[in-house]
Amino acid sequence: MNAFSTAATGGRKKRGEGHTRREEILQAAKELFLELGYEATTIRRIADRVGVSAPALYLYFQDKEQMMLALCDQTFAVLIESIAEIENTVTDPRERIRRFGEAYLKFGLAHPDEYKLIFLGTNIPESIRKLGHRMPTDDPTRPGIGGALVFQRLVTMLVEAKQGGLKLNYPPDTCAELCWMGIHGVVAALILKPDFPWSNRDLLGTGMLDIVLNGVIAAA
Amino acid sequence: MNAFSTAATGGRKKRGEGHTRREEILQAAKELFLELGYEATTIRRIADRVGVSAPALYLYFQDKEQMMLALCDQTFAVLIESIAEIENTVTDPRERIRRFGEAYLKFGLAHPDEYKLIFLGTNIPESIRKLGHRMPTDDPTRPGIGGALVFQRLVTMLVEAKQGGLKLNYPPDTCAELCWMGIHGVVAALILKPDFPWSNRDLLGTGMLDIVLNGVIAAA
DNA sequence: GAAGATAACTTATCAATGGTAAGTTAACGG
DNA sequence: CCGTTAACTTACCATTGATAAGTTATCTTC
Repeated sequence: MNAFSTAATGGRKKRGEGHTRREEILQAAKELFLELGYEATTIRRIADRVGVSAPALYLYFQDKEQMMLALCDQTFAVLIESIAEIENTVTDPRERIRRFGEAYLKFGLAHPDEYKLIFLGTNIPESIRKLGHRMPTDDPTRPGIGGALVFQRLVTMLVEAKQGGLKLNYPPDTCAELCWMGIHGVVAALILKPDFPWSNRDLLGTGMLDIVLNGVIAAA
Repeated sequence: MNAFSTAATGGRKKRGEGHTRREEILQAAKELFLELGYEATTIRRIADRVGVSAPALYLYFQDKEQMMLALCDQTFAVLIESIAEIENTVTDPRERIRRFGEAYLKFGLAHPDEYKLIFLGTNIPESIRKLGHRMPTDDPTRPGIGGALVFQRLVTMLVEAKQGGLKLNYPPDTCAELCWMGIHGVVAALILKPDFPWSNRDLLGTGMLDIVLNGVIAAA
């Protein structure tokens, strides 16, 4: 532990305690990814913050990418949980979808970096870029599956809405895709262009929710 | 010119002919950016294809980024032109906006890499990431301004639509932002997740256009 | 047509990156 | 005490974007 390392955690771990080192690495990586972004966060920087040598990280992660994947899963679990709560407490199908959109918006704006990496990554490794649309039949224990799970919930909501008697203007999966694309468009824009003088951020969120709901669900 | 270099262009340029080398570099860079993406395209690869040494590129461009900027401008000029044609030939305001959206969609899907770099870049240098939302008052000769110019046209269309008597559900700039976000959401999704089993790509485009137009312009 | 000036280049080199190979140290079980 | 092995380190590699400094060919001027 030297005085210049932000979170150095002392010397060598005892036998069997390697997993605590792994968590220290994840914590440091998370901080740095959020501070600097994926590319600017180097293996050496993470290692410095943890207080170990750079190659030590490879004892716990296959590569830099796997660190990010583990972190994304942690974060998306929060969103998945809040969606589950909506499903358990809100019965009206239209209101469910709206609440989903609100939760999604809130999540995206609260976790812009994880959102970027899962849903907006363009110059990051292929295996990360594909996470957002991985099929729900994929192994759910595989890291980075969160994005696809979230989308799958929306599809289910639309299917159930139709079964519940709502009239949809498009097939349920198309409706889900359109809803997601609209909301995603708002999140993506606000995240990617934070300095743009948006007319009214709140109105963009609620407005888009109104627009896609009205566009997808036929008037009663 | 050696037989292994795809587009090597012979020896040293004569005095005053440096600009032709610059164009050769741009051409090679364009090919490689499209083949490999921004990150995977290295200075050395570009130089190899042109048939010069790597540092020679720095005679014509400040850095790798400036090459991409020059290319983005070239491409966006095509979209700007097609929008200008719509403005000149389509008078009905609602139809204008729809045609704008169609042109925008078509452009995005036809030039996914340029689109990614201007509107979706996340791990590319800051100066590129900001291009999409640069203010229209910025110097339009500055490289990479295309994205902002396009958006500005949409705002103008909405303002004129309101002046023309159409009733808008939100302020014109908010309407423009919502329209753009919806369409952008479709383009971004189709570009970023090309392998996802989208229900119906054409329907997503036309559907989103219907949805945002209906959502933004009040029924007659 | 020789002499400079300089545009157009090259070679050599830099620090930083992600990642690997191979060795070292410390903790535990017997 | 001793061997095994988890937990690490040092040394290194190829590749990256970029720079410094030198070289060569072409044009202008006398």
